[in-house]
Amino acid sequence: MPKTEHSHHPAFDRKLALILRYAARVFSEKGFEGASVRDISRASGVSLSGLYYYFESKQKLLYLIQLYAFSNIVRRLEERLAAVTDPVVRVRILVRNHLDYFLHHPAEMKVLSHEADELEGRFRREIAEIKKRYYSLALGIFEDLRSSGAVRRMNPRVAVLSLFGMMNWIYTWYNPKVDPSPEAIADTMAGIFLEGVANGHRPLRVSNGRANRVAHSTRREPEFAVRAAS
Amino acid sequence: MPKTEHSHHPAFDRKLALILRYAARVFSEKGFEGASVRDISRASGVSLSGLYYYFESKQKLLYLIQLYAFSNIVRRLEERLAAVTDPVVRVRILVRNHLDYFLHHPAEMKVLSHEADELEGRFRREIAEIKKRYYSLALGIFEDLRSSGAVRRMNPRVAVLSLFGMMNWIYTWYNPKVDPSPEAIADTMAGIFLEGVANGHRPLRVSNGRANRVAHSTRREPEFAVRAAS
DNA sequence: TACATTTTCGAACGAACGTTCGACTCAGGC
DNA sequence: GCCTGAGTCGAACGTTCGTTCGAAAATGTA
Repeated sequence: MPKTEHSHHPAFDRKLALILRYAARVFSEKGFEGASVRDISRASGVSLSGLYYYFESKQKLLYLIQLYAFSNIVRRLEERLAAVTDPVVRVRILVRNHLDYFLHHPAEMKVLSHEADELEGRFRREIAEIKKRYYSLALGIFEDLRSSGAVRRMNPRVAVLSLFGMMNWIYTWYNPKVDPSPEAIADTMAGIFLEGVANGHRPLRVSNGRANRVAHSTRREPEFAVRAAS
Repeated sequence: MPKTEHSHHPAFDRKLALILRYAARVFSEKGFEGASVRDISRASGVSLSGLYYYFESKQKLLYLIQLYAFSNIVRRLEERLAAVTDPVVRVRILVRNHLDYFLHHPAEMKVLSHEADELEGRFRREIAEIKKRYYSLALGIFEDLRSSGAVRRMNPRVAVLSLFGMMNWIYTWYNPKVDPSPEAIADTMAGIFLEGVANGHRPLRVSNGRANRVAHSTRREPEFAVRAAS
């Protein structure tokens, strides 16, 4: 019984993950509507009808790609935030985590950013829920930053969505041959955002030192290692 | 002789402009690939084959939408910049102009931001050229700002593209029922960017617009004189 | 009126689309 | 040897796609 939700042989899951990687690449190159299942067949080497043994529709394929990518980003972020309370550092971790994943998974990044509106029905609702959780997490961090007295008067929704705009738009221009490293870009964007929302009453480039000794240095957090996909 | 490049009866141009508006709306709702010419036929009330009297291909339709929208944005910007030399004010004008057009033309905004990669061949090259001119203009303003000594060390490409990210990503979240006015959002984003790139050695909060030194005769040839739609 | 030009559209074209179906191969367990 | 289920695929289904074409309608000109 294939195509059910859980409990396949490991070989099944492994091949599905392989297909998802090829599909993400095809979707990122031709767009979800512009890419055909035949394109994915050609790219993955699996026959057209053979693909449907692993997923039941093109929509589900997109759903799975977005689900896995989003889940990875949110899970990693929550892990990295667990030990940090300083809102300034938490913002830096958010930006770093986001761009770290994006720039090391360019195909998934583009599918997440560019094909966010293609899902329908249940698939759409589930992805929207994860996305909202992610946004709320970021908004909470920003509100903490504001509570600490370091942010000037501004609409928090506009501020946080501006930050996401900076980070997500990168799929349209990032070129590893020309642009700085993911870490450097993350530092630049986090700097623009943090200084950009600051009220100038206290320095924001340094942790404001609450009951929190983690990551007292603003510059080099321990390197965020990226594991292989899946 | 229809469908040639120039010199039609005014009625032809008027109806083409009408079709372009309906097409922009359809493209913004279903995406370029996801929308069919039959959808545009239904939305505009013109028969399927009747549409092809006004444009020769679906690609050309997208090209015309992007060309007119981009030309308008760049032309308006150059007009508004002509009398201003202060780099800080010039940045504010850039942001205001961009968001002003975007938020008052939501369909065209989404087509510009989301369907930038769908054109091919000559169409693609021509739009890319306008876009590059727009980006270079923004980069020039940023370099002026930097020359004035107000910007801290950072990669100018990353900075300017971060600003465009803030502005362009808005098509994914802007809701006129919930969000502030276009002008307020523009001020917030310009503020985040200007404070965000500042080095803190001098105040960047400058009175808006007027009472500015004029000069700097950057003459503008009206090569992109496109009629204002809407 | 009669003619020429501009504008419209129904019908159809071939191509490509997502998906299905039944037959096939190939293991591993009896 | 035979059975079962997982995995694979060629062929085809019905639908929709962008585009074309010739003829009809509408409009302008004398």
